[in-house]
Amino acid sequence: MPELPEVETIRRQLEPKLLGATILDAWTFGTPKFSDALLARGTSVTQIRRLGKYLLIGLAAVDQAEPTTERELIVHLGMTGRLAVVEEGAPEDYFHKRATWNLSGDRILVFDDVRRFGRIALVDAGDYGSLPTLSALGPEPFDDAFTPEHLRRAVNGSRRAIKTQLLGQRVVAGVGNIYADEALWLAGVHPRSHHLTRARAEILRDEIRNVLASGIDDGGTTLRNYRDADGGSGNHQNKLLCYGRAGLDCRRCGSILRRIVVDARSTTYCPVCQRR
DNA sequence: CGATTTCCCTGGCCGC
DNA sequence: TGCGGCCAGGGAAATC
Repeated sequence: MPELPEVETIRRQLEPKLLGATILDAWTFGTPKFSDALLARGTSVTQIRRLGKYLLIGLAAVDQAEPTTERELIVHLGMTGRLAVVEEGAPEDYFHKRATWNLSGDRILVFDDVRRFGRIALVDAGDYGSLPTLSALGPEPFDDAFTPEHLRRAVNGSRRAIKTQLLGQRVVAGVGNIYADEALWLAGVHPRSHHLTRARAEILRDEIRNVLASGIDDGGTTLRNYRDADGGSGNHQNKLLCYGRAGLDCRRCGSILRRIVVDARSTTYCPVCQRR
């Protein structure tokens, strides 16, 4: 379940390996969700950045004198997606490959995704019309645009539960189920709340930033499938305070954490610390 | 037209 | 041991 910290961890690991590499050839598993991978043939990588949970790999045609990013290879990892650069001929460690790109230097970029919730798209740079969530993506959590007032207006202006809003990617980019539960617990906000005071909005904004920054520092959260681009595990699973702890004691007040379903997502919260 | 529901996927786990 | 049932859940399509 790669969320912003997991995707950012992978981005940082891939960046030095991919920058300047030429994509000589490509292969995909035969479904339309991944077939765009083939369109990256004959390009070189000019940049690799992240927006929310999306990785955007800038590509330039290799025959250009001055490489300028003109297309973007977009990869979303879905639930179980993994990306890694491996040496050609190295022992095979990936059992659910959905796309591979042969790189200069006898290396291969592998996209592996057991459950196929991931997605690959190749677009003209900046043209995200075929990806509605990316098109409408909210501010990056660490950007100045992600203000308490922005958060408060979005939440108070809708009847949807605040957790649903956080997962929707339009209010803020990159938050998924794990970090949403953590941030709401840290801020003392009920996941079904749909109202924030100014003061509470500031606390929640800060806690969203705190928990995502902590997740990045820890190299992500590995619960089931997540692995970084070197095949390693994250460390944040050892620091979770709320997510997945239903039935256990609240670290703050000792009450028993409860599990409910919000927006078809399993949700853990403290009935005492997080009042409506 | 915005909000809500359904569907896509497979591995791991549980109970019988 | 085998197997049915269930759960994990982000995003896009379908439907309300």
